[in-house]
Amino acid sequence: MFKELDPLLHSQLRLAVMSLLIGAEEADFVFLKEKTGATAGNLSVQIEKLKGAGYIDVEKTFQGKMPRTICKIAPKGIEAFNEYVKALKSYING
Amino acid sequence: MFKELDPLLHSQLRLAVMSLLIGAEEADFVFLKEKTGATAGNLSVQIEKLKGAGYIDVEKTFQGKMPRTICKIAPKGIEAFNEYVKALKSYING
DNA sequence: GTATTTTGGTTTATAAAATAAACTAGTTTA
DNA sequence: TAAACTAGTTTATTTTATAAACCAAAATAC
Repeated sequence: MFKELDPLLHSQLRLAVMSLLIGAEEADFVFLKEKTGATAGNLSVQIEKLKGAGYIDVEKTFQGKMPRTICKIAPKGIEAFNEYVKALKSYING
Repeated sequence: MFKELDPLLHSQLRLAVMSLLIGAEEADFVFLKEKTGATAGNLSVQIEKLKGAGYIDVEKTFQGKMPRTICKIAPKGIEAFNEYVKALKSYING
């Protein structure tokens, strides 16, 4: 009847981050912050969770002297996202 | 970019209840409990929230001697559900 | 008849999550 | 060299979801 909704993706901010990363393949912290409108603290926490689940890869680098955190979608993340979308459909179509 | 996801609907159990009520126009507590697999306590709380928001109407009746709680979708609930689905699409399609 | 289980819930307590506020460390600008 | 800004992290608070405990009535078993 109803499929389980992956709780890691069933969160507005994490879903937005995943959506951006699926589309972009690479995005930094500042970009994600601007596009999602999230606060830095909230974004930091949610990125950490997605990373912990293996849904994204996070690389901390420097751009000149400034720190730069780059996020990329991981294969496991793509899979989870697709599953999530499929599960959602069990709620919103018939 | 990303639309707000109505927090009242962005919950697995409440979404399942709404989905059932949209399809059925009327369902009782026991039916909703069976279809969603929720515990009675959780379902009771979530029904109360949907009712409080005006998304559903709840009528407590008796069937013979046994209590029976009947839920129906309200116009405001249909609207909110459609909005929610539209908002979701901003996350899952490009 | 009276004790036990079942039905149909509600209320209360606990665990987990989201979010914001406060903080850190370094950088640039004035 | 002080003030303000960048790019975050950590910690605390609020909200939510969920489960566990409870309640009242009815049905069943003894």
